This record gives sequence, structure tokens and C-alpha cells, in this order.
Amino acid sequence: MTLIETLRRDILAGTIPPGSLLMQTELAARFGVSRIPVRDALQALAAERLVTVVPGKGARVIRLGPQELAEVYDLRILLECDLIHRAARRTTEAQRDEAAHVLARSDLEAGRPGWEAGDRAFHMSLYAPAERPRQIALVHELRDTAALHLAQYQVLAENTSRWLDDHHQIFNAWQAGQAASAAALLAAHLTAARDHLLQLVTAQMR
Amino acid sequence: MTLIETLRRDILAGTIPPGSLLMQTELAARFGVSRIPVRDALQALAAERLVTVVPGKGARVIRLGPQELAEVYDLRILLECDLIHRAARRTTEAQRDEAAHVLARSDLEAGRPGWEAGDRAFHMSLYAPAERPRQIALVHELRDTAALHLAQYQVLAENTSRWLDDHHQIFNAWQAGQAASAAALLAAHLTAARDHLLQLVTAQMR
DNA sequence: TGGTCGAATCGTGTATACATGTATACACAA
DNA sequence: TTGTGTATACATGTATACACGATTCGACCA
Repeated sequence: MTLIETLRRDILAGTIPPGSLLMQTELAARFGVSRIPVRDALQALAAERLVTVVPGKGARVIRLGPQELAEVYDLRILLECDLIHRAARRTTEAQRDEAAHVLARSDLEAGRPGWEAGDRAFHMSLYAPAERPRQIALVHELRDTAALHLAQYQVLAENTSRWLDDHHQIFNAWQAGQAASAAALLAAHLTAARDHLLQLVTAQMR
Repeated sequence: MTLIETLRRDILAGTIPPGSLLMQTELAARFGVSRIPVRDALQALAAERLVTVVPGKGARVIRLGPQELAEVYDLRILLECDLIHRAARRTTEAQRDEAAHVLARSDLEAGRPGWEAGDRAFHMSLYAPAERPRQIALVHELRDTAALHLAQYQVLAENTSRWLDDHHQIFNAWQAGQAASAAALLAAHLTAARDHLLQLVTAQMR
């Protein structure tokens, strides 16, 4: 696994928490390389909005406040609802089979560590028919930002049943080509996720 | 002016056309610096989606096809209409005065070289009340991508009157707090711009 | 004459070395 | 005791040097 992949994984998993200061010299020593590839990796992570490079200071893992996180989720709602709306009217049978398969797999991972990957795979399988690579890349970035902050908290398993039910409802509407319905269900689903995270963050700040 | 600013300006102005291959060694010699700052600058431009870094090959200025440009404009419509809708209900008097001032200034530049800056300033002044820094940054990136491709063609002045009229209509609705109306007018405005560019691009490809 | 193999050249990737700016800690003065 | 100034240490920014890979040109062979 390459340097940038390792750093990205550790940041997204919360191993390197938000606000951490990443020092080139330390990383270079730890990975047994010079500082140049480390600089490249940090700039690449900055391109993905996972860290912010402060000139002469180093790279800091992003740490967003409630307002900024709310904006991230609002952007996700805007972009993901548009994607599912576009996609629902263009699905092929192979794509429907694929999405059903991904949904079944994500059911098994629900609540278990690494559930975020399954959740993302399911959502992305719904968006694939839209054929909007740039928009999908943006959604990945926004989801990375959210995942990075979610990893700080051990997400409760109490809402997983509601969460699973949402997924099945969204999938059914999507599969049936009911674009407006799928988009509305997705909006409610993401809004609930937004409110949940904001509740955690504001509770943390007290 | 710093290295990255110079490169960005030349790319956006079309001086370095889409598809150009930027070589580290050549840029280093031209600017009288070593290759390290050049690498940094190219990676920073890659973060803004202005170039794509091909490992072992160099950095290439992006060149989008009709389908990708259409996606960029659709994303702009999605994000900018949401911004104007959020902003129109939260304007302060100072912001309305500021936008009117920017509109008057952009009127004078219409059709003249550099009109894109005035157009962007006007639109951004409308979005400012929304207080969505990340969303606004995304719009800037998307507008950069569009500007880079628009710079290839000498934009005709025949549509400027229609274009100016659009701006005044959008401004009036925005100023009056008519969010839905402003968003609808903006959507039509941007759709026209999209179709115009796509027409130029497809005509070029023959 | 066309194709293929090989060598040379060019450009990037990386390591090492030096310069610059910043943060921190300590000492001294108010 | 507190604030400021300076010195030291450290991290980043940059230049130079070397290694690897790719591409291209040429030569040789079929």
C-alpha cells in the first residue's frame, strides 16, 4: 500500500484524528522515505480536502465545526438527490441486480465496524446509471469529510434498523423508476444522518 | 506574482491552451527556480482541477469533451441556483448596494476582454448572503473549468444585450427576495450559456 | 523496404544538503 | 510576577544530484 493510501485510510478511520498536525520529517522517518514524497502525499490529501496545508507550518487534518458540517451534508443532499433522480430513470437490469447484491451485502455489515464502506457502496451503486463522474467524485469527497468526523464517535447501533429500512425503501423506489420518490426518501435519509451527526458534535462541544 | 498564480492566470486566459503538456524541467528553467516548487505548483493546480498529473508523464491541462462540459454546467446550475435561493431571503441592505454596484461595473465591461471576471463578480455578489464557503469554492472551480474552455473561442458580442438583460432581471428578483423566481431566471441564464458553449465545442469538432 | 531490437536521451521520482522562517524556552528587566 | 527580547532548536522551503523508466531515433536483419 502506498504512502498516500495509508495516510488517507488512517485519517478516514479516525486513527489520525481531526486537527492533528502532520509533520513531514516525522512521517518521512516513520515510512523510511525522504520528505519529498511526503510533501507530495500531503498535497494530494489537501487536494481531496482531507488536510489543509499551512505554509511554513505543516499540514493539519481538517476539523469542521457544526456549521461547516451542516454545509457538507446539505451539499450531499443536493448532489446525491440529483444523482438518484437522474439515475432512477436510466437503470439497466444488470445495474438493478448489482445494486440489489450490494444492498444485501451491506445489510450484513450494518452496525459492524466498516459499515460506512458498505453504506457508501450501496448509495454509489444507485448513482452509477446517472453517468456523472465529476459529480460522483464530489460526493466521494464530501462523504470522506463526513466519515472522518463520524469516526470520532462510536456510532450507536440503535438506529440501524431504521437506517436499513430507509435503504430498502430507497432501493425499491429507485428500482421501480420512481425518481421523485427515491429522491425524497433519500433527502429524508440524509437529513436524519445530518441531524444525528450534528447532535453528536454539539453534545461533544459542551 | 507567484509561480502558481502565473500558471493559473495563463491557463484560465487560454494562453496555455487545454491539452497542453506542462513539463517540470522546462517551467523550472523558464521561471529560474528548481523543479520542486514547480512540482508543488502543478499539484496545487491539480487540486483545483485545472491540470491532471499523470505519474511519470507530467501535468496536462484539462480538456473536456461536450459531455463533461455539460456535466460541469449542470453542476453549476444545481449549486448556483441553490445558492441564489438561499441567499435571496437573507440579503442585507449593504449586500444589495454592493451587488448593485458590481452589476453596474460589469455592465461597462460587457463583451470586452475580461468580461468573465465581471460576470463572476456579479454572480458571486448575489451568492454571498448564503454564507456557504465550501459551496461557493466549488462554484469557483467549476467556473474556472468553464472559463478555461471558453477562452478558446472569441465569444461573440451579439448575445450581450440578452445576457445583460438576464442579469438585471435576476438582480431584481434577488433584490426583492423572490427566491424561487431568481433561481428560475438563473437556471435559464446558465442553461443558455451551457447550450452556447456546447454549440461552439461541437462545431469545433467537425 | 519494412520491422524489430537496442542504445541514447530526455523527463520524472527520489534522496541528500542547504537556506529560511517560525516556535519555544530562557533570561533579564520592569 | 509578568512581559519582552533574544537565542536556540526545529520544521519547512528550495536547490542540487542521482536513479529509474519511457520514448525516440537509428541501425541491423529479414
